[in-house]
Amino acid sequence: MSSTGAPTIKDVAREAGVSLGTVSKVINGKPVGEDYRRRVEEAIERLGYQVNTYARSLKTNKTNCVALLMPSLQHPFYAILTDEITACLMRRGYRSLLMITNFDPKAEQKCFDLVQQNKADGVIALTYAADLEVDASIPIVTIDRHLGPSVPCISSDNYAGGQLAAEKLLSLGCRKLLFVRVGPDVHGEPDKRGAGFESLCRDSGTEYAMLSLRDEEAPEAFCRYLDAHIQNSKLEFDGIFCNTDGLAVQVLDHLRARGIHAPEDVQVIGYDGMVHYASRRPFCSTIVQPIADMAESAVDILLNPPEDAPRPTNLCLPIRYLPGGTTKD
Amino acid sequence: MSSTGAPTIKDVAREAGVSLGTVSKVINGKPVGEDYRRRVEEAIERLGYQVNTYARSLKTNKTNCVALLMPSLQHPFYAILTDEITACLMRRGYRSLLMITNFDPKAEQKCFDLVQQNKADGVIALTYAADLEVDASIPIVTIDRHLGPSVPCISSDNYAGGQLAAEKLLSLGCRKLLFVRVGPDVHGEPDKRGAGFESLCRDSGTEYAMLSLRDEEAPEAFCRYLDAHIQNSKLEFDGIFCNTDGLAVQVLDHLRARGIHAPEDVQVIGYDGMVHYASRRPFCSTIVQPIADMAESAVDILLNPPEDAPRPTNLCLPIRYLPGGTTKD
DNA sequence: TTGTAAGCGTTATCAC
DNA sequence: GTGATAACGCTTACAA
Repeated sequence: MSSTGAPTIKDVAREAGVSLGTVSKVINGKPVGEDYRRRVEEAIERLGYQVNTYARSLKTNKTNCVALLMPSLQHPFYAILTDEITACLMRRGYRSLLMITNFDPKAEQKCFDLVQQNKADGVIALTYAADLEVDASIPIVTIDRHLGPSVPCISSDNYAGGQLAAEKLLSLGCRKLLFVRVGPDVHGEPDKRGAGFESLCRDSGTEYAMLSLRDEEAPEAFCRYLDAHIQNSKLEFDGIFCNTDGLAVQVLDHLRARGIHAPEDVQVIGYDGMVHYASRRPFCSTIVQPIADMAESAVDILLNPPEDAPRPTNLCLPIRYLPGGTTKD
Repeated sequence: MSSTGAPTIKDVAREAGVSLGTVSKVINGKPVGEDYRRRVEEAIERLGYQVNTYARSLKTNKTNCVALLMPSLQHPFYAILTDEITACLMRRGYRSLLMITNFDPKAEQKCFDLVQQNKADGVIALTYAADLEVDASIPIVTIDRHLGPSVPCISSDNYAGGQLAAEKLLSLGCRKLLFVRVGPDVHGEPDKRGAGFESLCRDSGTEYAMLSLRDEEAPEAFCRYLDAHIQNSKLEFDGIFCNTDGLAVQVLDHLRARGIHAPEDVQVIGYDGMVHYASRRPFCSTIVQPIADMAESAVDILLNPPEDAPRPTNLCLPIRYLPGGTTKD
């Protein structure tokens, strides 16, 4: 028995009356004489031997661990993404080392250091820090954020999503549209939601406005904007696209407080595809991100980088529209 | 440089012109001559040395990793719990190894094996399998589930929560109460919600009924029950306590479909304290679990088992009531 | 104080 | 095909 009390291959070797090397071969499925194999397997069974992955990893430089950097799990998008990625990793024999950064740039940087110390086989990161220093020695895949030309970024097709939202609103009879966004001001994939929206409005000759709110002053600033655009208790926009479902829900609250209701007075579409966890009902009409596919793709590109072809630097997965009661469909 | 390319203490020692042991002492904060320390620290800085935790753990039998067994992160209760536990672990210098079991007993068992192989320093587990075989060699703390007398179980005060729900409904004018539960039939802490509810009803001489639904047939069975207890489109109960918020939301849907509305026709209270992630509004009136405290306690008991006093076998944390529009307060 | 060397549990490279 | 043996990078007696 070892210092920890758990049996080691040494114990197994003694129990089976063979050498260390033979035990190792059996464990790793290398060719070994039939009776030897049986004796070893029986010894393993008898002793309840379990491989010590730390010793193995020290030797092989392969940990079967992937680090997952997430800002928080309090928001369902991150939680579901983490769920899917972890499940996907486990299916492939990997473990996931979860790190929560709370949107703190310092914490994000510190996590990248931890990842190196812990010799993870790779990192899947959803970060916000503007200037992350990342070591190129360990494979990285990001979600929704460009870290550099050598780091693949997985996202939903934000641009197409923005276009689809505008398209839907128009086809549902809207004439004057508004785009509202909140969130950190780092340049990221999700910015394309507004860009796609705007492109479609412009191309179709639709009247529209773009409103960008800073996190700190979001509710107040939005309310001021709202009041400035209400005449005789009538909102001058009849279609609103919000860059997240969360924002859409808050916008709907503020509208309701002013006697303006969706979908009668104004139609509202969010982005993410969040649904209530039990009823599975969406909180609003929304553009659905293919979270499971994003997870699968992230893991895939991280673990099986295409041999011949260069890894994609940006992979956009198809979105879809889901009516949720805040539009007239 | 080592095989992996990353510098090792050997490289640092050479660079600093000192011995391995000295470097190790500096890294671990052991007493070392002032100029030696400086030289080592400079070398570390220059080389960008990072300790290899795998080598260290192999030697010290301490991994600074805690395994987290969760059924899923798609449900916000588990997600938030995971968030809080992970944050708490990181604050104490631990990493969390996340394992998702999807409520599958086989997966749960397999995860416990993985935990041993990965030499985690401990396990925090929220499981459902009826007969888990757990190795006593590694410290375990469970959430909401009793695994045996030697395994501490953290939970909210489910019994008091059930009582509080009944109490609230009565004080809000209800005369005939109903308790509804769904969920797996393993014996667990959450069962006490119904028990507490029932005890208060009985002690106060209140009329009440208890309804337990199996997961598979939940919606249909509940609707049948509902229809059997509606006379002239009037429900014979005026207060309902559901064992989760998720169930409460579904129950409210079924009631609404029959023209019965909360809180006018019937008052409904759920359990968990789930709120919408953006608006922070509860989905229904509810008994709030102190998730952050539960996380903190779980980590605390796992990592710092009380020296003298025996570890508690069951720790119930105080709940509170939160009105959410489905009751008349 | 500092350096040396043994050993943690594996895998991998050799001779046999 | 099998069994010694040398690493992997680190900590820790112990010797100097």
